[in-house]
This record gives sequence, structure tokens and C-alpha cells, in this order.
Amino acid sequence: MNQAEALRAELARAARSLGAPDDVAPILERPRDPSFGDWATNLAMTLSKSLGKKPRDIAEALIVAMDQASVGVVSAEIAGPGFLNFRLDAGFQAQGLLQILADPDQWGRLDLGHGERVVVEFVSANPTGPLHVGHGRQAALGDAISTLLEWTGWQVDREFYYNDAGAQIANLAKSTQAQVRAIGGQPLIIPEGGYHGEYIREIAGRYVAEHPEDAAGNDLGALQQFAVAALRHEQDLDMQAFGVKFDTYYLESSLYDNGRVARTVEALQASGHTFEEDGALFLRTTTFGDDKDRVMKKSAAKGGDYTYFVPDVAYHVTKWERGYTRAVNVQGADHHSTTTRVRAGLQALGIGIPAHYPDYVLHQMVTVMKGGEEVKISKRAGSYVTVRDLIDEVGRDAVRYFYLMRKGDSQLVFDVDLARSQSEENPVYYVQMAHARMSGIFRVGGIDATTISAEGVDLGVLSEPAERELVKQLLDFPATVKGASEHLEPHRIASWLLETARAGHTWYHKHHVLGEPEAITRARLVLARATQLGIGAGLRILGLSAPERM
RNA sequence: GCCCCCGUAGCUCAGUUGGAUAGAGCAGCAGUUUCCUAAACUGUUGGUCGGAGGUUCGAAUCCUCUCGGGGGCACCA
Repeated sequence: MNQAEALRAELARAARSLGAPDDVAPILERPRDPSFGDWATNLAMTLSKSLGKKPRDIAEALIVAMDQASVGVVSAEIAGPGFLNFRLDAGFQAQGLLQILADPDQWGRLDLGHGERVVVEFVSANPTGPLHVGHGRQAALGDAISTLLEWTGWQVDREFYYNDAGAQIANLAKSTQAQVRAIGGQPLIIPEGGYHGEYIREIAGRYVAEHPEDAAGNDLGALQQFAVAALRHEQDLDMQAFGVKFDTYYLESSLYDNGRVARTVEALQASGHTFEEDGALFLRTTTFGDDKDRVMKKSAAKGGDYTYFVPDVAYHVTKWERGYTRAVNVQGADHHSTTTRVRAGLQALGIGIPAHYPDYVLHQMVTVMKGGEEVKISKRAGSYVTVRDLIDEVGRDAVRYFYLMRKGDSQLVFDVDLARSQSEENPVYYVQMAHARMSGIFRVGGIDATTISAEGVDLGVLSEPAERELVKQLLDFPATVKGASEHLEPHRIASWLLETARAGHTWYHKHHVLGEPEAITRARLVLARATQLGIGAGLRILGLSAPERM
């Protein structure tokens, strides 16, 4: 039990002694202004109604009923309409650092998932071109969310789903064919809806070199296979450059090959939730909250193909059958409408999949500014900024941090010129610098940081305001991880890092660690080590490096 | 027309699910270095939380309406 939990428990005990219900759950907050104290609670105000007393009177009674010393409280005050502000003993509070040093690898981790398996699907691009900046946001988000879930007790697999079937892939094959024929001297005629990118010509060139027997480009099947393989390889390299590793890859085409799509359609028909109209097969998704029924299988006049959401449903059935009791999908907000359809399909099957399966993390669009104007992203027109461009120009860590410092809900303007020109004043360097500075203390002092222990050290000397602020900030890390994991919001870690770095820089600037009286140096080494470990942990959750020096 | 997201300082954004005098970075202004990294620190300027109602002890946060930006609403994926 940590200090905040101990204080909360004592508050609850005191509240029950005053007649509060058994399930009373006091909420502790950090006061906005540190001069108010270390912890605050609005408990007295929330109990006001059920106890039939004034908040300030309840607060008064709570103070009397509490065993303050047992939870490190040195003063308790009533403020405003009935807030209770607690100030903790500096040494007692700093005892919280013991947990960090005692087991650095475990600190900040908790068990919310109980080892249940969760699959996090992200990026999931069509293999029809390089990964662009929108995919980059997904990669950063998906990877960080996966790590957060791992930290909080889930067994996580990162999955990349390849949309390697359907009309877009056929377009890719035809576009490659056109370029192959252009190489052969024929006029270049890119088909309707085809891809115009430069990379198609490069792929065509390699195809001709490796397949001399089909220099005319007549074998569409071979062209498709070749182009898909080439682009998948490119995408793999992009993700590798970004430092993202996937555990599993799932191919949409396999759903057709192994008959899963057909079986899913049969199961849906058997469920009684389908109907035919105008020669097409519909799923009655309105039964499950959609505002409109959706076509599953197009009419013969339109080609008779399945619409995209049918393989999507089949795919999600495999997630469930592969043992993932939870699934998280990271997608752009333009896929918003699929959430209702996929869930509706899974519910219609009636095979026990929870109604909210899968979870969706939808992020808003990324717009790219370059040279003062917006770059329109269009794979077909061949105009875009790739993830690789960004990584090359501003660096992997900076790109990741930029993607993650904002809520997915907000639209992200990625100004390439700005990101590059600001690379020296980038917040990511600010955070990494704080880590490097702490590391520098040990380097200069000739001390092996891993040997630092709080054993027998009087942490009560960490009483300067800057020290107390830093200690509090560090101790908030586990709660921050918990909130970030529960809400699937990695930006909370980014915010915590920035604040912790600020507290760390301020402390570093004001107070010396080395060369002070021994008792002070020993205590401050503990704080420096805890800061180094804390910032390092936060950086790693976001997939950033934690440099020892810069 | 219907659905989703956003609107907070000059700019980019946080705001711990309803708490106290709304915060940070950047930009601006004024300072700090014989000292473990000045990629840092200190101070300071800057706000009708898009707008109007409502809910209650208390609203940037919840509800209704409204204005503005983005996305979606295919027998495209």
C-alpha cells in the first residue's frame, strides 16, 4: 500500500466512524497550489447530503477522528467550502522513493489486466504505397498503448492487418502493369483509380529486371504478388526505422483463402439478421444501433463481391477465437463508421462476444504543412509526406514525442519545417536532458547509479520546496500510468514527463548533490536516482530513448 | 438532413471525468554561468475557456440550443 492509499484508507475509516456508508471512497487530489498542502480531498462536501451536516462541520469531525500521525500527516486544514488540505511530513513523503529504488523494473507497473490477452491492431495499411504521416500517428499511438497495457498487467500482441485483397489491390496490379508496359515503350496509361506514385515505376523496373519472361507485363497475378511483396517490405522497413515491432501479421487475403469469409456469411445468414433486396445481401445492422442497414454482398450487377466490412467481421471473429478477450483497434477517425458495423456483425453472430468488442481508439487526421502550405495527401496523385521523411528530418524520438504529446482526439498539424527548425528546442530534448543530467551526476561523481540504495539514508533532509515538489511529482507516476492505461491515452505520460522534467531541472539548478555534507549528498543521490529511473520509465513507455548524456 | 471529434493566452496544446485565484511549452520582455551539462534556471506580459440559457454548494468539464473547423453518413476500402 502506498502513501496515498494509506491516507485514503484512513480517511475512509474516519468517515465511517462518523456514519458514512461502508463503501465510502474518498478521492485525493493534488491541490492546484502547493501552498495548500500535499493532498486535498472534497470528502466532506460529498458526505454533506448523506450525513445531513454542513461540509465544514464534517471536515472538522474528520480531522478529529483521523489518526493523522499514522499516515504521515503533520497538518490538516479546512479551506473554502469544505476542502480538507493535508500536509505530509517531508521525510515520510520521501519514503515513497524507497519503492522506486527497491525494484525499479516493477515501479509504476500494476495489474489491471490479470494476464488476460489483448490484441492491439494498428497501422493496418493497404500495401499500396509507403506509410504516410497518418500511419505514423497510429504507429506511435498503437505502440505506446500496447506498452501501457503491458505495464498494467495485460498480455499484449501487436498486430498489423494487411488489406491485401479487394479493389485497391487490383488497382495496384493494373497500375504496375501500366508502368511495366511504359518501360517496354508503350505510352503510359494509368488506369482509372490507379496509383500515380513514383514508387510504382520503381517497382515496375524491378519487376522487369527479375521477370524477363513477362517483360510485356501480361501476368496480372504475378504483378500483383510482386508489387504487394515489395510494398509490404517497404512498410516493414518504415516501421523498423520507427522502432515499432509487431508480434503478428494478419492477411486479409487469408480470410478468403481459408474460407472464413464464406463461413462468416453463412453464419450471419443462419442468425436470421440478413435479408435480400435489389439482388444484394444486407445485414440488418439497425438492430444493433446502426442508423442504416448495410450491404454485405453486392448485387450481380455490381460485381457480386463482398463489401469490406464482411472480411472485417470475419477477421474480428478470429481475434476472439485466437483467445483475445480484449481487442483494441487504433484507427483514423475516417473509419468511424466501421466501429458500429463491425460490432453489429459480431453481435449478430451471437457467439458470446461482448457488445463493446473491439475497443476503438480513433485519432483525428494529421495534416502536413510544408513550405507554409498544406500538403495534400493522396497516394494516387503521388503527393504525400511519408513517415520515413519525418524520421529522417526530425529524428525518431522527436517524431514519436510530437505524435504522442497530444490527445488523439485533437487534429494534429505537423509542420515539417517547424519540427525540423525547432529540433533543438523541442520538448523531447527538454525531457531527455533531465534524464541526462541525472545520469551526469553519477558519472561525474564516479558512482555506479545502480548501487544507490535508500537503506539507512535519512530522507527527511529532502525538505527544500524544490525537493518536495520533485518527490511528489515522481510519486504520481503510478497513478498516471493507471489513468493513461485505463483511458488508452499515452499523452498523459507525455504530460507527466514534461512536468517531471521541469521539477527535475529546477531542483538540479537550485541544489547541488555532490560536494554537500554527507547526509545531504546521500539523500539527494537517492532523489537523483529516483528521478533518473522515473523519467527513464516514462520515456520507454512512449518508445523513446533515455540518453545518459547529450 | 443525420452521426462523431474539436473550439481554452499571439501560436501549439494540457486541464487528473464537477472543485479552490484556469495551466504549460513556444513566441515577447527583463535577468542568471569561477557551481554535478546554459539543450538549463528565475521573474514578467498575455484569458468573456466560441456564444446563450440550464442543472447545484460549485461548471472549461454535465444537459439544451447556437456559431465555427474537421471527419463520416456508397452495392469504395
